Amino acid sequence: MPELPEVETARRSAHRRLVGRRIVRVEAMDGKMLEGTVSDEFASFLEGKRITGTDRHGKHLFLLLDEGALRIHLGMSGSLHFFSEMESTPHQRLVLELDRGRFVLDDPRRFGRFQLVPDVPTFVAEKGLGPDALSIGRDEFCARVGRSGRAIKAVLLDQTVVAGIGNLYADEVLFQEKLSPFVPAKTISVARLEMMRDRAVQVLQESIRLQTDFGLMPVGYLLRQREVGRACPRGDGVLRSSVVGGRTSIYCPVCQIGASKLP
DNA sequence: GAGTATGTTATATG
DNA sequence: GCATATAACATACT
Repeated sequence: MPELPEVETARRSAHRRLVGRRIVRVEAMDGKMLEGTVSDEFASFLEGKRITGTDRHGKHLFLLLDEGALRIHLGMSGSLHFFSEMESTPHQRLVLELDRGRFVLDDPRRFGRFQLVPDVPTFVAEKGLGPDALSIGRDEFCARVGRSGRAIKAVLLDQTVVAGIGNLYADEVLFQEKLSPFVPAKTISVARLEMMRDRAVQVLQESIRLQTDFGLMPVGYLLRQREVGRACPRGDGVLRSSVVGGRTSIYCPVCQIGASKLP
């Protein structure tokens, strides 16, 4: 369950449960999900470290340690769990035994990743991530997004342009802005790009507030009923889908401008 | 069995 | 070399 709001929600519970805890024992049971080091080095580095804080950039979550940080990406199906007893989950990929309780990264599809990094800015720079979607200013958003000739949907998904927006929230922002996902980004006016940035921040923050429960989203949100064939939440048309930037986009061909006259 | 899925990245193509 | 598109990754579910 991982776009920016889901990761931020996970970070907040991690913060509550993990800050101040000491890591006693580490089990990294999936070598493919571990990046940067081998399992033995990974475990021995972590054991004995204390978790001093948490952070997030885009879809990346960080557990800050008294030395270095543990980066976690949830992929498509990753989730975090905090246990006090002998409980477990069906697809545990990383387990941190703590001085009190234990922390589990569960991920059936194994697209998630974890890695030791020196600190957040170093990782963000090395990875080439764009500014976090909740922190980016209007001017920078317009400059970065408006530069590309690609379809706006593909640009919003590009983590090196802006970090944190995924397929579902990109669709939501474009829907609320009544803009076709196919429109080349550089053809969008600065005024509309500014509105889009404000909308993105608003949608992401609202989702965080509702703990990413789509059922609780305000009436008129696409996320409540993002499904081909259903009525447009504005009642203007029927939702359809098309592949843009390699991902399925769901949109209303009637009210999202330009959508109907493109492939 | 076929198709699809909240993501990223290696590889192919222009 | 650069920008962009597609395939591949691994698993669950309809």
